[in-house]
Formats: sequence, C-alpha cells, structure tokens
Amino acid sequence: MKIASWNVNSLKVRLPHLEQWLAESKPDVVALQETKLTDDKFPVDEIKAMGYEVAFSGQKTYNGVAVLSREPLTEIVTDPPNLTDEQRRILAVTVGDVRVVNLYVVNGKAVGDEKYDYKLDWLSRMRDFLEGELARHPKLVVLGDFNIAPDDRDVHDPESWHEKILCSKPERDALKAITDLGLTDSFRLFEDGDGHFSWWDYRQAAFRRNMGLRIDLILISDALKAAARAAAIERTPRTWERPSDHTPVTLELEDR
DNA sequence: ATGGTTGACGATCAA
Repeated sequence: MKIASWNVNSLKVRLPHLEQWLAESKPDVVALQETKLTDDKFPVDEIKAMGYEVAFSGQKTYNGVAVLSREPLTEIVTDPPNLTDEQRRILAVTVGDVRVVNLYVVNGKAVGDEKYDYKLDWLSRMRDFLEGELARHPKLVVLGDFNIAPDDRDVHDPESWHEKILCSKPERDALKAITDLGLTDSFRLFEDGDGHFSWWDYRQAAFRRNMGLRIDLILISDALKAAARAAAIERTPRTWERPSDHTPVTLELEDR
C-alpha cells in the first residue's frame, strides 16, 4: 500500500495537478489538506472517475481535508469529542485494517500570537485523541501538514528560523508528545540527512533555491514499522505551472 | 526592507 499526503492549497485550482500526479504516482491512499471547498462543492464525480473513493470535511475559503482511497473508507470521524472546533482540519478513516488520521495542523502565524497559543492547545488535544485512536487501532497512520519542522535537519536555514513559527521548541515539544505515544516519522526510517523539504514559500524563488522546510509528515505506529518499505518526497508537482506551495510526501507499506 | 507571492474573495485575511 502506498500512502501519501499533499497540501494542495485549493483543490479547485489543483484538481488537474492531482489527476496528473495520481496517474504518475499511483498511490492507494491520499490525504489532502487545504481543499478550501465546502462539501457541496467537492468534486466527488471527478475523483471517482480517477478511480478513488473519497471522504471529505470542508469549509469555505480556509482549511478543508479529504482522503482518497482505492479501497472503501469506513469509520469516518471529523469531530473528536475533545476537539469541537468549526475549523475543518481533521479526517480519520479506516482502510482495511489500517486507521488513517489526516491532519491540517494549525499554522500559528507567529510565536506569541494568539493563534500560536491556539496551535499548542490544539496539538495537546490532538495528542489525547490519538492516544485513544492508537489504543483502538494498533495499525495507525497519522499524516498531513503538521506545520512543524521536527528538527533542524528539516530547515534550510536553522539559524534564521531559530525559535520562529514552525520551528519553535514548544511546537517541537508538542509534536514529540505525539510521537512519544508510539508514532514514528517514517521519512527518517530511510533518510538521515538534511536538505529534504516538502514546502517552499511562494516568495523569493524559494523552491528554485531549495529554501524550504519539511513540515508534511507521515507518522506510523510500531505495528506498521516493520512493513515500511520506502518513503519519499515527490518534488515533481512543485515544478509544474501554478503549483501548490507543498509537494506530495509518500510512504510504501508492504501489504499484510 | 516586517518586504515578497498565492488563493479566496471582492476589502483584506491566511499562509
């Protein structure tokens, strides 16, 4: 099973990119973030024509998440009891015997901003939700746009980003509280080095200069670690005309 | 330089 995460920054704009990338990369499960579509406007027919079942939780203008799957999606959860929030950032589904939790983590704007405090509170609540998910579903994948670079290897210029938003210690500690539940950043099972990014700002020709961060993550539970075969950041869609500022990240899991 | 670019929206806000 090949599983992927991609912040598309408007599914309406990026639908042609999604179609081309699905045809080339052939993932089995895809978590999308920042669809920016209300559910009545979601392109269900177009996605089904690409060969995927789909679940989604959207809102107008901001946020919005979706999961595409070759196999049926069940046990859909969008509103955990401890995360009652109108912002559409969470979509948990089950595919076969694997639980998949798609997250669009709060950005936070800037360290000290009220949105930053909201981000840390959201992450704490998410940790508690995931603790329960892990207890019910040993085979757990938690993936999405985490809006946190796990460590300085994931930052093009750690000095300039030191204690800035996406890189601050409280954010990294909040992520660690989640991985300490027994979840592993799957990319790091296969790559130790720096310079591997999943997001590049639209400004300052950041992609061309590889001035990026790795903030799109696929976390897997211990029960899935032995099945992990390969992880990748698929940079090609970021080179296409009118791209998302994020590119897809993928993980291949050996079946059964 | 608190800059720059993109998306949704229709003035700015969010990222």
